[in-house]
Amino acid sequence: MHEQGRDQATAGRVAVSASNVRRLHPDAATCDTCEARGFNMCHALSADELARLAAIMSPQRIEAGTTFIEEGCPADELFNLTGGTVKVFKLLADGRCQVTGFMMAGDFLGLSRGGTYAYSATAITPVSFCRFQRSQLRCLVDELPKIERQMLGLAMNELMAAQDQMVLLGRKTARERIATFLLTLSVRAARRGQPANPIDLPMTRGDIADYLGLTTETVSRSLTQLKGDGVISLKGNHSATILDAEGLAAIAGIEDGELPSAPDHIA
Amino acid sequence: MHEQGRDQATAGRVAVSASNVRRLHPDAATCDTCEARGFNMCHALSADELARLAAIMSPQRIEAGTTFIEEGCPADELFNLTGGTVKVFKLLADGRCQVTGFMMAGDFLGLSRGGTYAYSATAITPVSFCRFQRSQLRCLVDELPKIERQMLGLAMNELMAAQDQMVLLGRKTARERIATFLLTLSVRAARRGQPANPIDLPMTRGDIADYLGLTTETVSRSLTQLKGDGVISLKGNHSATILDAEGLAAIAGIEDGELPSAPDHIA
DNA sequence: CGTATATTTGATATCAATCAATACTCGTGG
DNA sequence: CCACGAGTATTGATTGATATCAAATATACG
Repeated sequence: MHEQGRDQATAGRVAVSASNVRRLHPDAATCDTCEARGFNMCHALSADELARLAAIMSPQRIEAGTTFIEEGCPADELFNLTGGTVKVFKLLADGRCQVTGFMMAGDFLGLSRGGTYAYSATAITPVSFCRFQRSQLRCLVDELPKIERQMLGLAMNELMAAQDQMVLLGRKTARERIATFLLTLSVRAARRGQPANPIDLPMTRGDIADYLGLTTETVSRSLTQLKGDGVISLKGNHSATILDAEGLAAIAGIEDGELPSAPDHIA
Repeated sequence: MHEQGRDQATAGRVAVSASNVRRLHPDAATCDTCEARGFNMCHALSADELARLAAIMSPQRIEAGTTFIEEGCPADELFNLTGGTVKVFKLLADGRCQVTGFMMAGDFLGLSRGGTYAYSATAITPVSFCRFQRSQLRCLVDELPKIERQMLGLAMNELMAAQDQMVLLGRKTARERIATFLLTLSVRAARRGQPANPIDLPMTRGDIADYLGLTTETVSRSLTQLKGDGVISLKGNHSATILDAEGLAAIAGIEDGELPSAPDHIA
């Protein structure tokens, strides 16, 4: 599959061998696998505090296609992604699927309600993450309130993204949804220090459809239309290039500051 | 308007005169206006801590129709609702509106991005809330991590609601959306110690439409249809009674635990 | 009790879904 | 290196759910 090597690329500045990654480092003063990128739980902790976090953390990799969180199952573990892309989704009884987000390095997974996971999560590329026992993290958090602050920031970030997505799902046309999606992915990549263009699309058209509340066919038609309008070009199934960012933003119905940016600290 | 007196009812156990409410109580050991109901920022603080919170808090009431938060304006203040109902919404450039939530007592408002509010908020009934200066709350939070924990709980709660709403907006039919909406309001009322039936609908059909990604006409038709099916009855424009909860849940596509409940503490 | 506003109901239009082939990708194996 | 084939994506024809446009009622407040 085309995902080969993606995870390496995502790993960015921190070069860790696979064997290294699998081992636990209770004494490590920093959390290499977690610390590397962006908004992250380890951020802003002292060396000593990081060591305590590292002690309860277990790095791991999984291959593309693995569903590692299942909605409704006991939510004993939490995950902090360090590489790769995950689709987070909820299913209706008849199989209708809504993808609530594509998660990448720095994102946090494992939201639970009544002791069970609130959603399912499947790796769409090879994925690496730090795994925590919820019970252990809860203890540590009591002593290190900074972790809670960090998690509040992550939760607010996600909440704002969710609100933007509600606008998209409730009020935007198919064309606007696709334009918004491409711009958002591009900005997100840039924020994570990767090129904003071309845009990497690890997910299938069906995944995009399930995220945007459309069908595979409509996603395909809308992309083709945007290509015809000259605002994007497509290469293979998993790459898109923005040719006219301003035009794409106009189609997306985005004025200026609506693209993902960090929330302010207290709410 | 029919909203007269609603706020009194919502205020529940804590009877405070209007003049009382407008005054600041720096020495109060408890925060009467805030503490009363449900999931709330003041919850779980000691008397001393509550006093410190009360010192930076300013209770206030506003009348129905008042827009007290405007998307894009400087986000200097935060609000903790203590009574009434607020619609939170985002607008597209051409005027399309998406209501991202109806907020009630205990809910927290004021999410900001880059120093400006991420959404607008309008009172749809008379509303009472506690108002905080963001800068002051930020200072207090540094000393009282419990507040941050409380806010994390609120944020996770909202995040789960937002994810459920994404499923609704992306994948449910008009009929399913209305059924889900009614059940959710009913459960929310029950959780706040109010009767689950009949359901109070302070918002207009247009507000409901903007929340569910539909039009006023479709909301009306779907309600009429559910009434025809005998699962609900309607009285006036602002009250609905569930006649067949099981039938309504079946239409909503809800299996069991999908209705709003508290999140578990750590994610 | 009357009026402005909100809601319901009806007729038609439209965007996206569905049903149905066809073409392309990309990993595999010759 | 190229040909194969399973999965994926595109394209086409048609349907259908909901939006839109247009009255007719109902509500609720003065």
